[in-house]
Amino acid sequence: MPPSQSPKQNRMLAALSLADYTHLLPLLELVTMPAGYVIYEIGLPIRYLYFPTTCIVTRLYETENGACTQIGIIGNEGFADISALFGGENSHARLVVQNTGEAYRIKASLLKNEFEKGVELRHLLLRFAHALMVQTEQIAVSNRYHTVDQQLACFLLMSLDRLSGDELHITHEQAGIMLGVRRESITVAANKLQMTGAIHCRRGHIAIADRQQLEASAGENYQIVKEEYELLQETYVSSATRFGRSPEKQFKRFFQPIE
Amino acid sequence: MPPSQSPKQNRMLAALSLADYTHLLPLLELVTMPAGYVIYEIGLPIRYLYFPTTCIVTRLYETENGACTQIGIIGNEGFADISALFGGENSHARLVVQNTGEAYRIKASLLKNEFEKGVELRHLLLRFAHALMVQTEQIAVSNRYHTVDQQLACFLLMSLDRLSGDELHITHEQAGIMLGVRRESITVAANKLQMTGAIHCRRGHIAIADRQQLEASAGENYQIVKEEYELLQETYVSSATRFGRSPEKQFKRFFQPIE
DNA sequence: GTGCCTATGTGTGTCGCCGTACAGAACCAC
DNA sequence: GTGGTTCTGTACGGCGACACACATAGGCAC
Repeated sequence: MPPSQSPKQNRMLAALSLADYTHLLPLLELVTMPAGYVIYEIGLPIRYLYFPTTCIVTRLYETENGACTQIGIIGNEGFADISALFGGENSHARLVVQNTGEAYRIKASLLKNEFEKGVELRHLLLRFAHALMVQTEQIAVSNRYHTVDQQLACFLLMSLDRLSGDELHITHEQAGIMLGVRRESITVAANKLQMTGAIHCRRGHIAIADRQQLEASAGENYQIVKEEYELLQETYVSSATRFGRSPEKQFKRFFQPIE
Repeated sequence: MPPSQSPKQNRMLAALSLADYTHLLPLLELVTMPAGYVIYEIGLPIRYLYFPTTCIVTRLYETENGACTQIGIIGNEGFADISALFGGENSHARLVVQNTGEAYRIKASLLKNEFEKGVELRHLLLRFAHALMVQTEQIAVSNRYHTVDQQLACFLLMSLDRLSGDELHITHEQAGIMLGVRRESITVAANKLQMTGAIHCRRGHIAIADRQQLEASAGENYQIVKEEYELLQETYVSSATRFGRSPEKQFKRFFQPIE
């Protein structure tokens, strides 16, 4: 359904001024992102940057012995990956598509150019970078103090905030890779959450049954990240209004706002 | 000794072009940073940004129940704190002086202004932000997979890379707060490291005895962060040379290069 | 329906760190 | 030197997660 396909499904692009948006539009290319697709590998050059619309991208770090852990998650509120604009040519992390969907991509060199010149675009990109940093920091804290139960709850909430619907297509095995724990630990944690009525599991699927309960299980960690993303959202809205567009039209039409 | 006091003891400031540096110079103010001094508190506004010369600043996150963990460390290779340039007015982390020393500070609004206008300064600041992100990500990985021994080794190396001399003035208690573990765990870990001959402990002091051994104890984590900071260093050097200054004069005169 | 593959559930022993408690040792002020 | 304070060393029970092993069950292909 072509009319529903628009770069404005990405909230950052939607927040751009009309001038910047129309300038960027011809440079964007719609791509399908199948789950499991590795968009950047550690040490390899970053050629394209991706603005997710309906997919979710996970930032993973892999240790020498092959163990993984998630260091961030990116949906239609941002883009992958900020490190291309800050630093070197090569990615220092592995970025994997967590949920099948679509994204608009742009050549890294082109966006880098726009980043240098466009004040407005730069503000949005940096504001997003900040939210991403907070997310990574919270993951660091979580890895130290929180139980697998709490981390799983947090992961589910963060993932589902970036998707329509309230069911996640993921196996315990895959969730284990994301959180850097064993499959069995996920099984046990998921059952605990299911006991409280927070979620409901099917083979290969995890669905939210009681969001409030799940948020309670996730603890403060999720709240902090969520607040940071709500601030980001406000920046997008104020950016859009500042440039004379109607935010409610923009958001109501294209997006499921977070929560 | 006034001649040794110079903003150029901060490597980022030293990497600026003469024009930018002389422009920034009158805005900078030398301040003494006593260990333990909290430069930003969570939720409070950021008024000044700090360019350390001889002190070390730690980025800490504190959970609801008062538990802490380090999410970054900043020495004379950068400044505190990047979040002021990216995001809101308030700090989302607590920044504490880990080692007594000096720093040059500048009003946040002034540097923000320079950040918008100055291409060169912006490049350096963003390059540093990238290195800091990598550091935070590595801490996240470390918190998941590494033992206290490894984390302590990594912490000592990162701290001493940012100081002259090879002894750190810190108690086990303080190190425990940084790593988010008990004091007793530090004691045990420090003794293990001492057994291998990597370090030597005195009451309130920890000294490197065998750097190579200590690096081996720290594992891949430290190597990755170190490589990232070496890239940052290269950026500084090439930035300085590009603007017609002699890097060796600059660095040999004022700094102890990393390692 | 049958068979097969994959996903999930459960159990046991081990390990690292925590919480708590307490003893000894280093250093400072006097 | 003496006393007091702070720092360091050691011990023990408990818990969460790991590694490994194996049983069961859901869903797809035929």
